[in-house]
Amino acid sequence: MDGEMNLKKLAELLNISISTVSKALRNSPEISRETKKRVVELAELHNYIPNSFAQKLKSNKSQTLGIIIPEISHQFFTHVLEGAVTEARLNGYNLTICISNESLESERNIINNLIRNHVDGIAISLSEETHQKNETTHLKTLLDRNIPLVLFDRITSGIACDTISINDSLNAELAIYELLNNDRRKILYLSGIPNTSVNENRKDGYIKAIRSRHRPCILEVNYDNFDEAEIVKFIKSERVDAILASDELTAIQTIRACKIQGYKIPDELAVIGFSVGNLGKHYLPSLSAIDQKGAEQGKCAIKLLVDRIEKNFEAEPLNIQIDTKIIHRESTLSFSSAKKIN
Amino acid sequence: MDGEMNLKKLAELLNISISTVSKALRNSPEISRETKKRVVELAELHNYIPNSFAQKLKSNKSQTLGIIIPEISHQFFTHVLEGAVTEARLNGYNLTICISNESLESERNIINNLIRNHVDGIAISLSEETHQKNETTHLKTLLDRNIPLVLFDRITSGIACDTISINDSLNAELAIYELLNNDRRKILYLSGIPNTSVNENRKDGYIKAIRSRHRPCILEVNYDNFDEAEIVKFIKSERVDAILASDELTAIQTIRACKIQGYKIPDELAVIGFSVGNLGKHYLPSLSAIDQKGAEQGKCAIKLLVDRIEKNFEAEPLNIQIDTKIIHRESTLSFSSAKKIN
DNA sequence: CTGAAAGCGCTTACAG
DNA sequence: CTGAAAGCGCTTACAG
Repeated sequence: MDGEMNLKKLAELLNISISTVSKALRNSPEISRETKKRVVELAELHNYIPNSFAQKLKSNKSQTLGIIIPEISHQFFTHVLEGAVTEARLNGYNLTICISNESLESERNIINNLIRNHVDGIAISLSEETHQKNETTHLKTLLDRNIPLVLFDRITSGIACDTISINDSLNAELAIYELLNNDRRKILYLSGIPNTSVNENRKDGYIKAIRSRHRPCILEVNYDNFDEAEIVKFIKSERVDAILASDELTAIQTIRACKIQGYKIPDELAVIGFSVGNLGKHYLPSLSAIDQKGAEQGKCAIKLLVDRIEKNFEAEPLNIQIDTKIIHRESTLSFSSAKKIN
Repeated sequence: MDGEMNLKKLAELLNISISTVSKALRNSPEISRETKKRVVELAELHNYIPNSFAQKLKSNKSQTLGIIIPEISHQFFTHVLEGAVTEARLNGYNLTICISNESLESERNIINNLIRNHVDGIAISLSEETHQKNETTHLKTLLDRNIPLVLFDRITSGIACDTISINDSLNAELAIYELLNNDRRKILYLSGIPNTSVNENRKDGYIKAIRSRHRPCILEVNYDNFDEAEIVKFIKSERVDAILASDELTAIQTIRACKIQGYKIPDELAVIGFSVGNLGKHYLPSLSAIDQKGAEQGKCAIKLLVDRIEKNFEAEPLNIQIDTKIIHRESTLSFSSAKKIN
């Protein structure tokens, strides 16, 4: 007997009906112990695996969730995936991982594909391009189809769905207060991720804190290409003595460039960055950083989806903010609250 | 009209047959221009998306490949994914990304799930547990079912399928010769990834090179918990003056620990690690490293699968080794061939 | 150019 | 306890 094994072939081999085989394999109470045994044994012998397309066509349920991240090279997003994968499995769902590469078109294609595959829900962190163009129609399609949608980290208020984030603005603010209280006078906000909601929020927090103490705002955006020489020159000329960086890589690249130019860190220049990854953790000096709670965001996103699917389909959108804090490490070590590196 | 749109409903609305609608949407030459136009317009109006389960049930083709990585926190594997995602799209395949978390059982479940979903081929880098237990029956299942299988990076010879890797042994050897030629006398091989094929190969290359010059082998394995104090003590007591590390994290953690103890790097201690990621790239000193060619491995794995599927189903297994080289950076900067940091 | 019909492999309400 | 039949939404060989 060649080709894939299926219920029909099993039924023929056993001389019973397809219905009985199907029920036996699903351990239905209708079927006799005896028959079940025969069926299961033959199925195992032939390594029978049910055709999921047929099953899903019948049930019209995929028991699958989709998660879309804008890129995979930031460790934050791998943390998100770890949390999401685990939580999905715990809840008995498959998880389809997709990467938009910061492209709106790609985001659209992925969403269409997920719809085509009847995912039960989608979690997404928006691409830069989507933010920039402030586009949401591809997301609204999901709501029209009653497919639960959760935005995480890079979110937008342009659509009525659940969101998950940390309080970027507040945490930026708190970071600045710490730096100010440590007598830092000229604090730079350095951004490596323009065109994202999180960057705007972090910048807002920075500005709020700086203004509240009547200090000068110093903002600098470095787009895709980090220019060491330029940044150091800027830091020197502005007599910057502390930096809040929008992301880990920008923070580390800046520390590196400054160290090479002889800056003592944190003595002459204190640095705090957003996001805790290996880069900052293992640097010398290790980077004080605001934990973006990647795993928690991923976990929470999946949990919310499952909740919508299984319970509160119609409830009001939730906007969840995950608690976080600054991890004090060596790049602000002179500070009172500095702790042992971890 | 509520619920999902489908061919039947479209046909009713248009007062034509389901067959005609189906053919019109697939742009069949059988159908008149006029009819096609009507059908397509109505379909778009209703945001009709065909049910892929039904399509796949008919065709029994998923046009989907699966890729299984053991973990997502090593940047090497995210590079693999980037290459694989791009190559899959180029070839018109979907790609299902799965993470085994170094667990054999998880690997088994993932493979069963992929079979159930009729993937056309699978690329996998084996989990530590799979290596340790030297288990291959779950892989053989795939061959039994004529599902193309490609192993990459963490491979095994225990199964007759295509493999992709870099020449770990040779590259370790070359790294050691460079260190020896630079007058390093006591070279340590430090491993943070026991129980993998790549570690064995790297160690073999190390041993071969060391022995060929009649030097003493110094091997040290640090399992999951890197113990700074212990490693530094070991390096001191053995008067180690160069290190080949099995992976980037181990290399960086060691550099960090030694720097804190006052070691001048590379003058007193030269370090080369396997794998090029952000960690090594942005460190001070930046890490000289052997490029594992993640993106190329991912790309090549997908290409091989597509080839098998579309052409050489029956050809002999291929064992491809991707060319690579040492990227010279600051942690071996005194070397002749040292180049500007990149 | 259009349509009726069979069939992909499953599940399940219903009959016996 | 077992089985015949309908149906999930599509595609396609065949008839007209």
